[in-house]
Amino acid sequence: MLRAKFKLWLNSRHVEGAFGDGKWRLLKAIDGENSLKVASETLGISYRKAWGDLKKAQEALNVTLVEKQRGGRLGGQTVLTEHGKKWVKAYARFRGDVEKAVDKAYERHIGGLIG
Amino acid sequence: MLRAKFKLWLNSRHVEGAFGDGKWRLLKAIDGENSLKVASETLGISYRKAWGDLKKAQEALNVTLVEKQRGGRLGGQTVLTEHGKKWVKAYARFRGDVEKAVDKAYERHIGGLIG
DNA sequence: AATCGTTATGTCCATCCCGACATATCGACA
DNA sequence: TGTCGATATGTCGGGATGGACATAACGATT
Repeated sequence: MLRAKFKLWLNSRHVEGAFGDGKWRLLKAIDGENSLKVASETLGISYRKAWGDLKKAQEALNVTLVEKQRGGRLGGQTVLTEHGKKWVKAYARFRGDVEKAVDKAYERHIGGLIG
Repeated sequence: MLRAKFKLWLNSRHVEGAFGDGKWRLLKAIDGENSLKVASETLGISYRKAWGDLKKAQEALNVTLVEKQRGGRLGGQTVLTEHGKKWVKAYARFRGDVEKAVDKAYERHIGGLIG
């Protein structure tokens, strides 16, 4: 009947939305596909947006999350760096903890209001 | 350098954003002013939006949060009902718990990545 | 050196949300 | 019964965000 929802993200000094669920999902998809193009298709977002998000995250965090390569018979590829993999795992734990806390807090404080 | 941010809200069966930070702040302001108009001015939002938010919350939660009155020398007034006051308090605790959890999870999982 | 599929990037357009206006309505009180 | 200030609603325009297109650039492989 009522559900608690949340959005979670990180701001850097000058960038709103430096990292968040969308970019996290993007990195995960890239890790599985080794391709920015395929990753964007898997997620159902435009390549244009995926590319922009990736660029934004890297610039804002000042970390190289992926290794990009152009050319060749296969056209190119995009793979996660070690830093990128660390970010995926760290954010997953971060988000997981928050999600649990939201559910618990909901039960504790809101659930009683409507039961 | 990096800051964790979050948005929190409640969805009802058919309504996205039935209740959240904005509507919570609105109820708090109404409680202090006993006026929807003054509350909206205090918050720096349009009366139109405040009115719409209030209506949306009440319809979505199916709870009477405020008692509205029109007419009279003072024009009218809007005061919180007991249910409204309970919601303000409950959401405050809900939000407070989540905020603490976000900070803690950030320290635990993200802080180390950039220290 | 010609190819080919991916990465790289600019730009215009649809859409959603909010702010700004514009009015209508109400009704206790003087 | 007229007044007055707040509540009640419709609507239009502007800013932000993402999608749809369009096109350039790249370079390992053949």
